[in-house]
Amino acid sequence: MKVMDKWVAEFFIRCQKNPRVSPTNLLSALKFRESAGDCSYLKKSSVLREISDSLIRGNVAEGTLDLLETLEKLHRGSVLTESHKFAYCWTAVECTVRLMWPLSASEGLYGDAVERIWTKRIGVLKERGSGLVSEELLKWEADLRKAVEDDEVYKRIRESNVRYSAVCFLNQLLKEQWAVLGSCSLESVAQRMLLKSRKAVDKGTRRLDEGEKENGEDNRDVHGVECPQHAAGEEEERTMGVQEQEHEPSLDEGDKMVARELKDFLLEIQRQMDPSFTRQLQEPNNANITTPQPSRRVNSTGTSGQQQDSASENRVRPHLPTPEPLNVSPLKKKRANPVARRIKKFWTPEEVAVLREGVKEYGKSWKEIKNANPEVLAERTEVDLKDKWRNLLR
DNA sequence: TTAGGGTTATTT
DNA sequence: AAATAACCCTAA
Repeated sequence: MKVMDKWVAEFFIRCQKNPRVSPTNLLSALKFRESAGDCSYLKKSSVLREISDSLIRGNVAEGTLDLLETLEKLHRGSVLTESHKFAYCWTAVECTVRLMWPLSASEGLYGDAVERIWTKRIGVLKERGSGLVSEELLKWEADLRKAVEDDEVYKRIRESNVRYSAVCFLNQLLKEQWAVLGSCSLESVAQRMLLKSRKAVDKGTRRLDEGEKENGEDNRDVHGVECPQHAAGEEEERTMGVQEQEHEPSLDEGDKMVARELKDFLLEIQRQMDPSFTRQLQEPNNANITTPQPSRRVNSTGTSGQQQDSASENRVRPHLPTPEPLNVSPLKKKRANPVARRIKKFWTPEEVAVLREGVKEYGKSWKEIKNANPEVLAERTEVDLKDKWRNLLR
């Protein structure tokens, strides 16, 4: 299963502000329903999201009970939290009590509800020894059954505000469960990137302030890749805060750093996907090999995403709105669909002058030239400098 | 990071 | 069609 699919699915499922994405549809479209094993966190997210959606709509119904039971199954074995039990209990009660609209138990659907929910549904739970059957639940069952016969008890229960308790417990459950899941994968990566880029920017400015003049080999250590969730989790809140406050100062430098990080990150993903792509290449019947040249060309077009539409994998991709096009494009290459390129921008006389000075001073150390003139050359990479110099020499 | 081969888009 | 400028990709 593709890592990227999971991450994106997770992101969309968790994004509460996107009413167009229904977790159920998304997961079944991606065929995640069957393979429970390796993506239970995805399913858990989806269930939590559905509970949350129905709460927002003011819906506490028997569908919520289904969700809570599914959630229990996803925990497989581990001990249920109190809030889970309470939420289930009070939701079940609410589902029954909402049918107490007539003045007497003998009228209306109350009796049916008790039968359906407490005899059948909860009966099944009892049979399989579910942890959801709490003492609280059993107490309520007794009361509700009594109410079928006894109009006094019926009236008393009818006037209590069960719904409020149910909503409170459900909210409590959601809060706890989301906390257990932690931040979602894409967010963690984004946070990690931000951290790294901030460190890099700090380092960069410090170097400039010192007006360094030694050899180019300073000890810049690159220890980023091997710090997954843990570090991100701890620094999370601080980073998010900083992200919002500090949007102006590091606009060009910082954003470019982040873009580069993102590029590395995408390359990493590409590497994960590569094996399957090369396997597909070996299959006969690939119409789009126009030039059967040896190694390089064939390989690169192969990895370039051409294969995405190959029917060899019959997985339906959901049609989600296309996000903003990325200017940095490691995944697409030569002949693939409209390649995302940076917008062509001519060199200003000032930039050229700075480049000329730089070459005079540092020689062909494009990196140093750029570091010496971060403002003027903010929009140029080292490679751009090299290319421009090549053009100037022609 | 850099050098060098290659592509894209625009102009001549 | 050739030339040019800016940009992209990859080996080392």
